Amino acid sequence: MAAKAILLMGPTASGKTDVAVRLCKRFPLDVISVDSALVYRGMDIGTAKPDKATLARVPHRLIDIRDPEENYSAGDFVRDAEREMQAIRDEGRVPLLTGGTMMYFRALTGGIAELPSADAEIRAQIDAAAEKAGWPAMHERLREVDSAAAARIEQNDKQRIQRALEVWMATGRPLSDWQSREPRASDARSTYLKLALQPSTRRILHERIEKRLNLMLNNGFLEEVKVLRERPGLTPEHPSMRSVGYRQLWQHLDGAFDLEEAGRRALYATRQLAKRQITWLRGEPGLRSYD
RNA sequence: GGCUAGGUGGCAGAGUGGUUAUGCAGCGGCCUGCAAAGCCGUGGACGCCGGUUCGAUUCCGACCCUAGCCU
Repeated sequence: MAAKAILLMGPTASGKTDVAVRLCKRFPLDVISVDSALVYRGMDIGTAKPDKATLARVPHRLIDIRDPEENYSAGDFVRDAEREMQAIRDEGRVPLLTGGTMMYFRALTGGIAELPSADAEIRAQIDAAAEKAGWPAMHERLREVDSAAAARIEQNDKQRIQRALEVWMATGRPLSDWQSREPRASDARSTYLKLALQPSTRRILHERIEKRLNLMLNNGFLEEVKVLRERPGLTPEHPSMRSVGYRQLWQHLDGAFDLEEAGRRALYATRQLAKRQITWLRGEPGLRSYD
């Protein structure tokens, strides 16, 4: 039975794009990007987005679909990816999903509960309350309305505490209740061919990361961030600007530290990102890994 | 050659006569709508040789090394 889609996962700087391009030359595949940063327009250098020539030859879907001032979520991704996969199959081709955002892969293959989407106003309210009371106190509040969610969320995990409270406030139903419903997409299970690209040693990956970061900096990464920073509507709090490298360069432009230090911090952040990606891959069932 | 200051874990940097500094990095892990995010956990040290002491990273001495000053 033909696979519903091929998934090509891997940590940052593992060479996924090159492999995807080569596969596309040989087989009737169309690429869907699985990357939370590549969705943003104007973020090219620091995200190692495939260049124009490559994209012209091998189109990637779900790249440049959002403005940096907008948000994107795992739920958005699943909806978009399923739509694109269907379109590709309708043309008699096979989808090749490539990227490093492991939660998107997980949401796609494991299904994701039907949930209300984010609400900026409610989030602002929660942030304001947390500012005064502290997140452990917010965690206490969560325990009162959704003990199941509170039990598995750390008391300092502001992002998840906020999400759980947000769902409660927006719907009057606890997050854990929403999530206990059978997630959709369970039909997918056995129809994905899961491949992973991982350098044989951490050291090699670290070298590749460092080399690539230096290349980005020599190719105008700082200029790219300057342009973004000048936009009146964009702040360091936007998810897009919290991306690896962009955050550190923005802080440097704010005068927090010199460029060398920013580069060092961006390097650390990238390594840590890669580590987290690898942790996901270790727990991924049915994965075939290649160097 | 002399004087002064200092030599603490990969790096930065406190401190104490007997009990884990801490931060960064590294490493392990968690992960259902911000995920390139957010969070949890974690090994490792006191320059060298003697001495004092029940006990020294901490006190004393010699030595080595580093920085600055002096001749």
